[in-house]
Amino acid sequence: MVDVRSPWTEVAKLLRAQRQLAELSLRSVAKMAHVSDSYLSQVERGLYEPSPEVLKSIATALKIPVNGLYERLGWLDDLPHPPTPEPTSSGSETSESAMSEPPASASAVCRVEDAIASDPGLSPAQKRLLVDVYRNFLRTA
Amino acid sequence: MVDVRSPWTEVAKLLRAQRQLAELSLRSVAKMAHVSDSYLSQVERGLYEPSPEVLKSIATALKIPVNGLYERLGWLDDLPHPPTPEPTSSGSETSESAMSEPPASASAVCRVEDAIASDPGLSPAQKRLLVDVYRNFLRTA
DNA sequence: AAGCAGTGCGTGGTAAGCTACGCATCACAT
DNA sequence: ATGTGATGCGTAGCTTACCACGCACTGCTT
Repeated sequence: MVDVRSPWTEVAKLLRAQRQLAELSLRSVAKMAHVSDSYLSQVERGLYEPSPEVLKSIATALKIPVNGLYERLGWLDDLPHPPTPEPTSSGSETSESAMSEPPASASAVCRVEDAIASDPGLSPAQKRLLVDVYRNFLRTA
Repeated sequence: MVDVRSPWTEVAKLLRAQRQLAELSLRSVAKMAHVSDSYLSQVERGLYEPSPEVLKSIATALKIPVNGLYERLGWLDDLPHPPTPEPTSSGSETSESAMSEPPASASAVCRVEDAIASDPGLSPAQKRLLVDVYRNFLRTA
């Protein structure tokens, strides 16, 4: 049960309004969002605050962006434009297509740990931690 | 239960890495984020997927933006954001098409990232995470 | 040696997310 | 009337998020 005056109640009303505006039934939206209809009913009445996955599913079914809902719920951090002019904007998405398959022959020469150790931009603590994470990955592979 | 190879396990490792990087104890971060230490321990080991409120608290305590975590968890929708209206279209620099790092230790950057990319013992997801942590280190240096 | 402060981790329990099933009502048919 | 289908809602119950408490271990002091 959520606080009566929580920002969630507004989002709940917004969801119901959007659904009725699209002239969709509870059950149809519930099916699209892969949730039960009773749960969606309670969600739209503000009885429960759904998880992000469910909220995204519902929003997608209603064809409305979730980011506005997140913002309304205070789930996003308010870093509009931190003085980091990084083109990475929000998060990281630049890495995409490349890096998949280099030839296996030259790979053995390039030791990850050596590269980390010889990097001048990393502090000793950072190097140690990176190597730890790296070894952990190899162990769980 | 979360999917065994869910993106959450990566986020969990990233959280632990960030905490150890800041040389903070489990309990201190837990107190900052207003969660119990045992829960934070389980969260960092990927046993539980915290709610957005908790995740935001933890991220705030670690001084990292949550939006990247949300994106990694697939909680955000992939639409042109309304709150990012600035296309910076006719801008002069930003070097959108090329790399983000013109100067400084660019050579070392390539070495570590190349070594990670060419490592045969890492999964693509692990490579992405390692590179992400690495870049984060460089940014906070 | 015995303390003690700090670390991370395991456990039992409570509350909340979420579903399966069913009820009551309103349409429009038979 | 009686049936059939759709609507929204209530409830029991399972699963999960989350906490209070305590344990084992390490390092430091006396």
